[in-house]
Amino acid sequence: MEKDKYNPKLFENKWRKIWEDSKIYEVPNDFVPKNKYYILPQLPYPSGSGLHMGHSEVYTGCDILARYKRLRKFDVLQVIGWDAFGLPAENYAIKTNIHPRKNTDSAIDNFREQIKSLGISVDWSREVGSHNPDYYKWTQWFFLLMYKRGLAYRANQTVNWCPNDKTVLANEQVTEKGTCERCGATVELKKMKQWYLKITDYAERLYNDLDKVDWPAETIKRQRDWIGKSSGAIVKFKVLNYDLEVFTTRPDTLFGVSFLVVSPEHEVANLLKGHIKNYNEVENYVENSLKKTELERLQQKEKTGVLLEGIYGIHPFTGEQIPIFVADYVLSSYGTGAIMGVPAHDERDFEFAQKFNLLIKRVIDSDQDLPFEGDGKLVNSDFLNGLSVDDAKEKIIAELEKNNLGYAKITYKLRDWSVSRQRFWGAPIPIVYDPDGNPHPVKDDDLPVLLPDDVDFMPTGQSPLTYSPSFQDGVEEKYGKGWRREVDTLDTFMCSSWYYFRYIDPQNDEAFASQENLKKWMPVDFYLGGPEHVNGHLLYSRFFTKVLFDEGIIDFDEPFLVHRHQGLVKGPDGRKMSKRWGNVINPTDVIEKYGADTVRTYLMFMGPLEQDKAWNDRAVAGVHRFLSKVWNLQYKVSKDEDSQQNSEINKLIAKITQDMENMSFNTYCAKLMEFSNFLQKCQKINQQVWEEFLILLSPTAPFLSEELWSRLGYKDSIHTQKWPDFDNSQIVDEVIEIAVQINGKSRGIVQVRANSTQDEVWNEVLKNPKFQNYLSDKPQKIIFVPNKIISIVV
RNA sequence: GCCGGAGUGGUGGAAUUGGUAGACACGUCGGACUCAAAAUCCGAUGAAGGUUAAACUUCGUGUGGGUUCGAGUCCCACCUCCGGUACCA
Repeated sequence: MEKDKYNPKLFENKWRKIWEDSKIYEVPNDFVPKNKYYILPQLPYPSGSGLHMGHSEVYTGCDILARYKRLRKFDVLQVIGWDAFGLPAENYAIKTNIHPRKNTDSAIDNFREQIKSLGISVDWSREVGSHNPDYYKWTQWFFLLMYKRGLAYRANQTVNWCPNDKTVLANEQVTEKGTCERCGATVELKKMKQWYLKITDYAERLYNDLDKVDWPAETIKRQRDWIGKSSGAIVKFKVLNYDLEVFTTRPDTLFGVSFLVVSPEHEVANLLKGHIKNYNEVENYVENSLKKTELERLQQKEKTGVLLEGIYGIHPFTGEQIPIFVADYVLSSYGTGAIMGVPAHDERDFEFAQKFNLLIKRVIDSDQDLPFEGDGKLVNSDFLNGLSVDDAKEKIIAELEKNNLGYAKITYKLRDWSVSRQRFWGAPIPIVYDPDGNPHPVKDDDLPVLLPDDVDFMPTGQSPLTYSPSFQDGVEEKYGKGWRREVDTLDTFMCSSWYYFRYIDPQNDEAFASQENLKKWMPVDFYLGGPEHVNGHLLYSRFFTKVLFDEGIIDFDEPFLVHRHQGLVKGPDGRKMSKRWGNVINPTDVIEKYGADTVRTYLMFMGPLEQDKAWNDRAVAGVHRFLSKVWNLQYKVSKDEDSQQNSEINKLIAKITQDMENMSFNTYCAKLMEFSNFLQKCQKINQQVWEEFLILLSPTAPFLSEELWSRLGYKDSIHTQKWPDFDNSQIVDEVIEIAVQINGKSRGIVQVRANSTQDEVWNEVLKNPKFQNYLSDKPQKIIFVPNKIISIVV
């Protein structure tokens, strides 16, 4: 054979086509897996700028695992699709006046081509796009399922409004600075009639069931913080005939209450306005507060508020009259929108009490300054005196419940999910209104409610569908005179909350997926995605899954068993890749220069999958050099047996198998390099060793390994072979090195037979003159770890 | 402020969970090939000291202490950086 050089261009496209034509990565819809392994890379948004390095990292990571699991004879399902609805496509359409479907479809074509060129082994027959009617039919179906189960409702509530994108945003889409996650404009508050999903009904289960999944601990914690579970109590304070309910996590401090505060939105002031002497002043304050944006409220450092003169809350146990304030540091959206002020044991109440000169009464004994929020013995608290905080909580709740003055209560920070969007490029909400304006679900045969094409999608603040000439066609015939369709579209997070179910049965037009197929493949065994989705997509997906479980459609209630995050691939300058910094590395350019195998292997080699890492052009070249060396090794392959090579490859199999199971792909690559350095030094390479090495290499370098495999004369693909088992008996290590420590310091090594006894090693140490200097005294103690170390204390 | 995570050569990163710290790679230096350069190949490469050269010695995983025959790994205190979150009662 003539010795040619490694040139991936000569064979990568060839193999790509052969794999596609022979459908080796496809799984027929009726296939029944015995040993299923469902791998899910996160659903990409097909942006116009094409695949970036982050995508490449996700798909390569999943693909290495997929190829490994296939070689281990798992029935692997690996899939891809498109999160195709959404604002960027619509904004681009507005700019260019070209229909978003057109941009989106060409972006998808581009993505598909790029993913294929990376050699990602997905089953393309299962590709889905959320903007296709046969997909969003089922997004709408899910909405109706929620509606039927009482989980979708319409409410006139204050919503986050982006004045730039002219749409409502979910809480999850508003940054902590109070700006729009997409465009950065300052979000305004606006009252609108919106559709909501009652995710709060599932707060407790969403919180607890995180115990069931194998996710990064940090991710679980972040999601739990977002759900924000607090245990406490509702306490009722009588105000004339009105029961003012407050929520507190510290009912034990009830005897330290010196004031009550209600939020500006609270009903009590309005209900009892006849009794409030300074109602004008109160009304003024409330109006002013409501005018402020949430951001402005948060930014004000000083606490403000107004006393409701003339009314009092009656303390449930002491009967004292407690002053009531309205103040905007109390949020209407949490708890009951009213609190009891215990300035001695709460920092915020303390600040408020100081400003308004209110009584500060210590009820927890401690030598620390007030406000004191720690544990201690209760004092000045009647029947609670002497108890610890925890015991006092228990006791007071029992007393409250016994006397009907309050009750134990768990509260969550999680809010219901607002899903209405006043935009065009999304799935229409499948609701029709009767002439009185009451909502009704569309009839089953009305699905999908198609997104019309005749829309002027320029933003006006009204939903673009309002102006479609055809959107309301046929509605009156179907539902009756005066009936109209809902013109808002669904948040795109609804599309991505269930997509992993669709891959299972992508062509089904009777259901989003058949029960049979759901049983066969779900839940997802491995999900790789970004940490930015923790409090959005991941939470919503878990919610959807639990609703399906409650509906009896599936028999599991967590969609993603194992979940990991990929780290950020940063630019060579260490900054996040961005046009702004001019540090963007385009995967296609690197594939063009070095081939896909180099890009894949480099992305894995640069560091642990979950860690952020910076691109390094020189290191990429190093990976390419490694693959070239592997290429050249093929010319040394021979039939000659070699026991050392046998031994080494078996050690390699053992180590690499571990790395694969731990998803430690960087060390997997390093060990392949190490072994190729070893082969480099051999005169000849035993063919069986070479074949096993190629199989070990194939997950990260599918093209190169396939080409070299075929050059051995094989007609079937390397990717359908079996991962080699390691054979301990083949590992012959006649001589190994044992570290010698004397008085805790490493003083060198001795070479001994593997599995030597302590005496054998000790003799070897005594023979070596090098150690004699340190061993003039008699050893007091010898610690021996077989095959590792001998430690001598003199 | 609170809650997480992490600090290892010039750089990215390894260390079977307590057993020779720095695997693998980049960079750098030296050599081979070449008229020359690139590419490629071979060798060296934690720091300081030491010797003609070696041997060798000391220090070394953010800082300070501790446990242990032995600590990057375990314990205590602190520093720095990065994330998350923030009037959630």
